Amino acid sequence: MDTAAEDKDDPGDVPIVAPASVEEFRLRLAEVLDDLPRRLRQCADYIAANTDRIAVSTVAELAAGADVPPSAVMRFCQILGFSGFSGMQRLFREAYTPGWPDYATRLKNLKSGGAGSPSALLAEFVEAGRLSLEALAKSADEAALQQAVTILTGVETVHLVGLRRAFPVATYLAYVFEKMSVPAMLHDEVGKLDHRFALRKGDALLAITFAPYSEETIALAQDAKARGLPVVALTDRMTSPLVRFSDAVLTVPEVDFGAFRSLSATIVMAIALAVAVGSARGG
Amino acid sequence: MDTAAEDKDDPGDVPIVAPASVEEFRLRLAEVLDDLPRRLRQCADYIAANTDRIAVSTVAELAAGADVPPSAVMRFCQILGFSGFSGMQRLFREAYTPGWPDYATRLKNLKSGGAGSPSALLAEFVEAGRLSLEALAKSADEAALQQAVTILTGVETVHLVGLRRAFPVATYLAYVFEKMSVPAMLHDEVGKLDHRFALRKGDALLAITFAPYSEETIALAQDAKARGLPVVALTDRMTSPLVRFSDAVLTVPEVDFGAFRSLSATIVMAIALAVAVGSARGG
DNA sequence: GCTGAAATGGAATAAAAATTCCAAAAATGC
DNA sequence: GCATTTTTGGAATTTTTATTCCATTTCAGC
Repeated sequence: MDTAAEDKDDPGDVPIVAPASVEEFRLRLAEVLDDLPRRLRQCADYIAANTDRIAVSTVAELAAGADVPPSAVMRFCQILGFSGFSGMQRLFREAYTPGWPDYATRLKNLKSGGAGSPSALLAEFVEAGRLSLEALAKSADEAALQQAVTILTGVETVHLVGLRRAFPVATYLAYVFEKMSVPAMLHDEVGKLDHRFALRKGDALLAITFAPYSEETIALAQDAKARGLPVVALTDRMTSPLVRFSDAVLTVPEVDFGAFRSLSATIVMAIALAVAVGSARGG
Repeated sequence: MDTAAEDKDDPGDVPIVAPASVEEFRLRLAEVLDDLPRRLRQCADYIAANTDRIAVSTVAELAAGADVPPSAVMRFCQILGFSGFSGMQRLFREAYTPGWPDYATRLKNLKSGGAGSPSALLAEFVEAGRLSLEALAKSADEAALQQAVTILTGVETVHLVGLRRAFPVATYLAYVFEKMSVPAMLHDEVGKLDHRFALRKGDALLAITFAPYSEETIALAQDAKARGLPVVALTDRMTSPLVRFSDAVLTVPEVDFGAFRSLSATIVMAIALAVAVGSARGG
């Protein structure tokens, strides 16, 4: 008598666990769809057709779209196993951007807790690199990349500038361009020699810099722009000072940690760009 | 007198109309960016780097991400011309189309640009980089890493050598060591100057080379070894010619794509080593 | 170093949204 | 057609979230 099941509609007390992924959500939806009363059916139909709006809508908006009262939407969410609308929405918001936030915290802890063993440190940087690469894949701007390739393909000499943290990237590009027989010149500031006049009509500049941005790099980009030469920027965000002097901007999301940045994603973007240009030029 | 402009910073009562598209938003952002106080600048940077999360976040979440109080985010929205956060969010919710939620589909999508297209190349290199990092995590030799750290921690100056493909790695190490106040010298062969005598008793050499191995690098390692100085090798396999001259050998499994090597894993190993050494030396 | 202006953080408030609940309306079985 | 159950709509409530306001702090000019 303890289960007290006198209601025939609650046999064995089914737990009803909420879907934990978009895939599970779709399955559960298909499952319940057939035996749903009229208004709930409307919800299901509308939601199925507009799954991607769940993350950015309110109950009221969804309800209006499905032409049902808000409470119907609430009931619908609960039938699917969620505690309410918020629970369902969370699923879709998280599916859109998982991971990132608590990673920054982890690195912070690692730093404050005094650096652990070298291999623990390696594991952290591997993880950071992996995340950076995933983020790069997700956020890469195909159009900008294509434009950068087009620009660099149509010019005589590609001038490369990148200092401090960006210097390894610039040298790497110089190496790859050389291997692919693309005329390239690395502006390395050795001896503080100013090679700005090496940039001639028909050339282009590929400038690389990350926060805190190198003045010399920005100045060179500005100079090139002023003289009407095309500039391609490889930088960390759209707020970079390089943006205003550039004809194509490639941004690379890199997980960083004070002075340390793994550069994994940047290097990958660089080689992709260089090889694309090399191929396009028939190297 | 109706304009009542007695404040010199509000000449003519600029209306400040809210951006009506994501593009306008970016422009306005770039416009105000330069003269923004510290906290608001933080907001701008974080928001610029995470525009895609605006649609699915609350003020509190964004504030936490940018590491500012919620009121700073509110002020930021208003400076951009919106009436508040909700106004700004509306813009991004309307423009919201869930891009490529998971990594696998996004890669597929990048590749669909056709073989040889820039985005397809990027996808390939991202994939190669990720595989390299996974392999690195699995194959890392803890003992060798610990030994390398110990060696480099107990010496005066760390000498770095790496040419051609390895040069970016060497320059990157030079940068990180400098940031951590570890005395380091980069042997760059500029002007074919031979700096071998800069290696003095109490120093160590960190040599980096991959197949086909650079003769100059090997020669320098051999020389150091002959003079009794400790040598740490960062190379691709245990059959590297560097191995016989080294006291600690770090191998990095790098996955090639075509004729090109992305260096992702190598860069990660380098930074882990450098930071471990820097911390151990009390940097 | 002092003074006025700008910027900041956090608590207080307002607004909006989610969620519950219940009375009325359909639907179902007899 | 009547009684019982299910479904429904909307109003009331609670929770969350945005927004404002003001007392401190920080900064800039003198």
